[in-house]
Amino acid sequence: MRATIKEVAKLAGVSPSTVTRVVQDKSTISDETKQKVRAAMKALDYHPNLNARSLVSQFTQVIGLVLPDDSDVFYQNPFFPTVLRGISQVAADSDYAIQISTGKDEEGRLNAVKQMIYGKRVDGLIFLYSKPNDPLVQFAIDNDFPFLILGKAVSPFVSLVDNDNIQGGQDATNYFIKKGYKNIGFLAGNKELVVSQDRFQGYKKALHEANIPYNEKLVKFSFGFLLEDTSYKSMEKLPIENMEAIVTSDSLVAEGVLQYLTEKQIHLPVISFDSIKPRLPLTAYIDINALELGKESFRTLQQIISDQKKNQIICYRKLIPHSIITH
Amino acid sequence: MRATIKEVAKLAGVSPSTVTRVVQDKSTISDETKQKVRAAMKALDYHPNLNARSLVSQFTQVIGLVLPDDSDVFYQNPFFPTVLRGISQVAADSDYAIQISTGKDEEGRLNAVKQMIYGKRVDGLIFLYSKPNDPLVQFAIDNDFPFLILGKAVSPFVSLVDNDNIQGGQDATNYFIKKGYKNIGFLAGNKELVVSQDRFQGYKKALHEANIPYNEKLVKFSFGFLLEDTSYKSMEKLPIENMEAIVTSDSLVAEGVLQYLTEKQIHLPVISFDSIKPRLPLTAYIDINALELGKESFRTLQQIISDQKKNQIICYRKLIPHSIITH
DNA sequence: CTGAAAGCGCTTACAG
DNA sequence: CTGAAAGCGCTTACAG
Repeated sequence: MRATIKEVAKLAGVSPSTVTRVVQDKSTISDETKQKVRAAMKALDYHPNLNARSLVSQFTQVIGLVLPDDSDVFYQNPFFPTVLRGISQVAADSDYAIQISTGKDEEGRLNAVKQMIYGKRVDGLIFLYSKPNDPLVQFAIDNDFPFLILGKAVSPFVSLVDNDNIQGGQDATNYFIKKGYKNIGFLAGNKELVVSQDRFQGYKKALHEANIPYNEKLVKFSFGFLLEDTSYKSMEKLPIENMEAIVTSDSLVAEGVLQYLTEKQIHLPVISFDSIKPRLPLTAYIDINALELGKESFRTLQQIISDQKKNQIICYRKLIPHSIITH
Repeated sequence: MRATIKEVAKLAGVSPSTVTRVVQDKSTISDETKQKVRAAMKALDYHPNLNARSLVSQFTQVIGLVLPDDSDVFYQNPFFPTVLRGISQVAADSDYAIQISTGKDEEGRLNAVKQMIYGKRVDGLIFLYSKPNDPLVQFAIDNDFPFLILGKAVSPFVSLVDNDNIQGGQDATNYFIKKGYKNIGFLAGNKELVVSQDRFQGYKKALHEANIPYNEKLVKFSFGFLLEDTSYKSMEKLPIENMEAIVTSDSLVAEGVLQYLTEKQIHLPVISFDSIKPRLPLTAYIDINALELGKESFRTLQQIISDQKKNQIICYRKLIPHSIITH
């Protein structure tokens, strides 16, 4: 059996409360006592029972990650593991553990979240997806439970960490404008998605600031399960002969675009967005910096948790800068 | 504040221990009492504090997932999310939560695992990677902590759930043999990896059983960070003009192979292995069934955990069948 | 600078 | 079929 705090106290000749204070490294304990206690902890290979600690201290040093439905394409996306790495790196530095929750359907996922919150298993939640009127987010709100959304959030009263997608669209477009191009196409995924809209807005902003007239014939939105295929087909409707470059809003779209260009033997510079180095011969891409997104979301959640202890409610809205990578 | 078991007991007019028994649905409690207690739980929106429960009952209903180093290519691989989905589906059915642990280096990961085991945060561990003399696995062994390895394990005294890679290699090769081909190439990744070796062994076995002489000129192993590129180069050394089909051991290798074939305008059937439908025009592929791998590994870990309660030690070695998918 | 006491919210024998 | 008591292993005021 594992040694308990009592046995350490006994061996060190102090009370259990003193051992706790040494573990917490309180400054009120004399160095002499600290040394004695630490020696005893070492001798007995003492490690605190975290369940006991959580029970009394009301915090767990665990955060929960809420993933989307099992069916979500999210899992095929390198964004997920990269963000996970970012979160876990910073979490490890703060001695936080990570619990994850996913499920086949919304009901199962809601139950998992309830279990975490009701069961007092986690101190806060990060949602790795976002959708309007999500009952899981609503549940956290109703219970005054600390959380944030990593990504585009719908409600304006919710904390979030996200990319600056407008700026991203602008930067991508400016990359071509600076080369002197004027006829720049824009191909995106689902027009309903905030991310598509934001990047599109950035595209228009860049054109506007450069006094290049906006030409809607150069713009297409695609959607569907096989985004590569629909994007490929969108290409056929564009006046390619008049175009000098293409901005695409994500790698799946870029895949369709590049396939079309390769087949038709057309050379046209293409820029896209991704969270890892894309396996595509792009002219350049906007690295959305998923690692930093993960790191910052953990730090922000920590902030929210400690705010709550002080009965403060602050809504954080942080935008993570991206980088442009050229080859 | 959340209602406690005492308040439920009071409202229902029973003792706290009776409430516990109702929660556990013990058959010794009368239906009448059960109904009273359940009504009280509902009225007070009672949910047990899981930390208190774990403290006394010595189990947590949480399992830990040990991931490889942050730097591991593993994260770029669809295997990881798929296995995670499989594990979490079955875990949810058994009311288990999942804690994950990763880190930049081995030391950080070892600390995370120590925290889980010493802190009594999890009931068992699944390792999602495998390597010789892993100190984390050794730590679990030294502490008699229930665990299993998902994948090829090195030591023979360790429980594992894995693919039958020999059978897989054999099935892939037989797919072509049945079509009447005799000159079948085999291209794999790193020869040091058990998975490459096993699939290679299956390949040879299939040839042998069909009385087709083994020709080492048709076999190449590649390795390195950019497996597509090395595989591409391997193709140049093969006597392609004499070949009728190629078995590749993974999708990255297949990518290099297919690129070569496309560029040289050579038509040659290619089969590969993957955990999701590959984004490549393969003739067929062996679906390694990562979802089932995840599910079975959770079930097996549960078995190991309950074995330990009975002081049994059983070493499980389960091989999950794959499927062959043709287009 | 340190200790004794009380308590966090459960569950588990024990007893009837 | 049910309750009273003890205890899981910590931490937190309180007191000195």
